[in-house]
Amino acid sequence: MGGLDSPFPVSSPDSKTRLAEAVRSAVLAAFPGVEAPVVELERPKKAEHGDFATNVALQIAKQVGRKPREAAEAIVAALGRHAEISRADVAGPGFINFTLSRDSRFAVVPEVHRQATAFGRGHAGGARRILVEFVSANPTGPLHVGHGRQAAIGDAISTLLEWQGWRVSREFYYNDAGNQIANLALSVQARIRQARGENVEMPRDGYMGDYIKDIAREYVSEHFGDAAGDNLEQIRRFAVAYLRREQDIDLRAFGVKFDSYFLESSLYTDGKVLEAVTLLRDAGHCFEADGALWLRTTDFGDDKDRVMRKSDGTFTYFVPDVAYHLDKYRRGFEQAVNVQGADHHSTVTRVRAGLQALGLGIPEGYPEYVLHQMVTVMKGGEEVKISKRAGSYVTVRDLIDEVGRDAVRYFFLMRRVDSHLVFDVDLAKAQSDENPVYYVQYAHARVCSVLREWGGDPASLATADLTRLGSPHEVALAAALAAFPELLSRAAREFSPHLITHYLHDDVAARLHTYYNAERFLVEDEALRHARLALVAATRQVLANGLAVLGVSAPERM
RNA sequence: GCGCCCGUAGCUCAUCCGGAUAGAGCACCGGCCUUCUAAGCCGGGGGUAACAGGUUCGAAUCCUGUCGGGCGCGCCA
Repeated sequence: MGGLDSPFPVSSPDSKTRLAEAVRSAVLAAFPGVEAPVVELERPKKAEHGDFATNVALQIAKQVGRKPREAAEAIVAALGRHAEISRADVAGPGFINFTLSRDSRFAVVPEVHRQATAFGRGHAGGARRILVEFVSANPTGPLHVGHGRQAAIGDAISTLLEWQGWRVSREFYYNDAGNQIANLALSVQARIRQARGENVEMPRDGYMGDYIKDIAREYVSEHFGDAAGDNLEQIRRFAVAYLRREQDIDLRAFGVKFDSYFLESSLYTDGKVLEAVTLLRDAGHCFEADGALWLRTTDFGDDKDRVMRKSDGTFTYFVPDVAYHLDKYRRGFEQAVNVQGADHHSTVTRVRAGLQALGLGIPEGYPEYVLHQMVTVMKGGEEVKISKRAGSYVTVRDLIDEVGRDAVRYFFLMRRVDSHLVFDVDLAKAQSDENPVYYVQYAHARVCSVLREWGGDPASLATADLTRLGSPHEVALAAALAAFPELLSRAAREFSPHLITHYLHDDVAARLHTYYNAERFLVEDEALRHARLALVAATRQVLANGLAVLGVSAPERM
């Protein structure tokens, strides 16, 4: 997983980049001829470390033969006066901590008001096209919780990329052509015959969930007659259509919309599988052995070669996979991201190897993979493993019905994708501060409530005079708002929506609640009131924007 | 056996492109509602970052090894 790079430099420099350039100049002035590193400015975790800090002195100390703190002093001296900096202190082993001027600290507030729902957007994508494939469930049963995690992650990553200026397409790939579908048809057929009173057994590895009986019942009522169980192909089409429709309803309940649905079967009917085989053959990486056709994927980093065409003449799933990704590339998506369960990690090397073997100049890291770990559902202190409807697993529908869409989305996004996720149903349902999603939504509703109580024109806050702000709570809140754009940029670059959940909870909502308890906003003093409302209204906007990226609603009252 | 992911407070987890005294929430103890939403806030105790080495001015973070857990190793998808 390499992440995405920006082809463009940052355009409109904000105070952070201006400061970084000034520091760089100071380094060069203090130490002529030094091989100056890139000046990284970070936002310190502790307020006493100022608004920005840099370790540049520590990095060059050895090179210039000075103690880090001395180098830092020299850089500070060379920096001179800077309009946006109220002070620059050398601290710790040699950090330089910058404290911004009051105006610079609160400049973010009118900026948020000005950009409103666009605050936090970037342009790293440069209008390039990217395809995000996720969920991609077989139409053989209801969506399970793993699909739910994938839906939440895929949708959030898509939105994040849109916010960074990518032209994103969300695609759902249906594996509707393999053995599992044949097995589905046989399972439904068996249920139809059982319903007719025939003594038939379910197929080995058949689908045992109750939904198969539902499909059989529907099928019989639509195709009434003695021959109802005989037309296997018709049953297959019916069952696939039925389950696709049902999955679609679940996804709609989850608020996820796809731009396109791609059927694996179309790769066969459109000749794309055969074409891929021909291309791979012509490229010279195939060989025949044991009655099968193989691809020498070991030439491209795989640990063993892979069968393309089995000895029975049919293709392994791997061939349509390669054909599918070739198709993505040809459709003009110069980047592609696949969100899948970690149990598919073995396909990564294989698919990329297949694409390389085509010799068409497709980039080596194409497509990108975001592999997420498993989901465990806990309720009443015990793991829940089954649902009646699906049989051997818990459905995403169960979760949505029980705790609501917002909580499901948020909970699926709280954890790093590569760590195991424990979904605590009782916690997700709790209407209390223990529940992170309510804590964040409540912060949003609280500001809305204050603004309602105030009753003034929110537009007037955009130009509020902020000179009365400056308390530690206010500085901390403004700093959190200012960090939002770079937070989104990083989350998009690293495909890590969980960063946003932690930011909204710890940095924004918590600071807002603290501020709320420390100060009254609707004070007599009009200038002070206006300034504070401008700050909390900007906070509301950032909460709303962050939640929007996550696909979680921002309620005006709770 | 091989490959990938994980191992941080009693619990659930952040931090991981190397930085300052490793942070939140829950649980536990003590405070705060005549005040804009107490669904909230403030304070307190609690850590050998699995373990052992290495690189570095500096390691939870990077590298190597060991141990423990998950997933995958098919002419299934």
